[in-house]
Amino acid sequence: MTSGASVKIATWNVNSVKARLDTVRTWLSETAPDVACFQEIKCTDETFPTEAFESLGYNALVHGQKSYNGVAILSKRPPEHVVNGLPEGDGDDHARYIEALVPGENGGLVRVASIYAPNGNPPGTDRFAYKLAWLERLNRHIRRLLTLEEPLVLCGDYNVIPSPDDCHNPKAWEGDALFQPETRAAFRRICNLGLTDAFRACHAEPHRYTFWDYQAGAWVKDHGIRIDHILLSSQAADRLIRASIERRVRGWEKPSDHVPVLCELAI
DNA sequence: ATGGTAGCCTCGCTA
Repeated sequence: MTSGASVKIATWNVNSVKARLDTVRTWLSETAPDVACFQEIKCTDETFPTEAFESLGYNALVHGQKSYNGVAILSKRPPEHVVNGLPEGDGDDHARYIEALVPGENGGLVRVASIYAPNGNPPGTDRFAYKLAWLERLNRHIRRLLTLEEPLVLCGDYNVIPSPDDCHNPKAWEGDALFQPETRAAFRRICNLGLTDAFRACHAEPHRYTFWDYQAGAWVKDHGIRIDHILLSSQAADRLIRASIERRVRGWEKPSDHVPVLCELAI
């Protein structure tokens, strides 16, 4: 038997890469993903700790912003065809999207995106309108990418609770931008382009979370939500081997409020 | 009904 080549891809909202540097480096060393997508790095391109990741064998692609937002992609193999920001970005200064083409073994290629969708709270404000408009821009961009008919892995914090099973108490989230009917519908329209939720494809059980608020003892009470998702094109879904949520990381010292989500593809 | 925490690099904003 020959062992098939596989690529391990992760997504993680780190809530400040500088505040989380030790935690992130520890997790990367333990888990050794081939590609890691970060959100909320909360720093500029210039202040991103590139060397701290290069010393672990990663190339770093950064689309940063001072204090807020910011996304990055780490890849063991040198990426190509990098795209910073979504199209139609006139007047939008939020750093929420980066994409690259990453080589696998044996000449295979995977296109990977690191996505940080707007939070949008509270509903009924221009912040909520911005969230919905941003998700529609993302939808249009994904439609263009899907015409390439290649393995595509859309990683990120979508700030969407897809179903009541993705939170502890749906009533508590009724008034929240992450669980509004319009928000869920916008996310469904993206999924219905033909994408596969990697975690859900591997795990049917409800109440598996990726985020627990720092406040009100949410972690201790397991009052979490599942808002970090890996969406796969059909060409990527064909190759899905496994997916998981790195729940244990939330219990570490000085944790992010989000934990990593992983998938492994036969590429 | 409110406040509870964390990070930014400030005493307020975002999540």
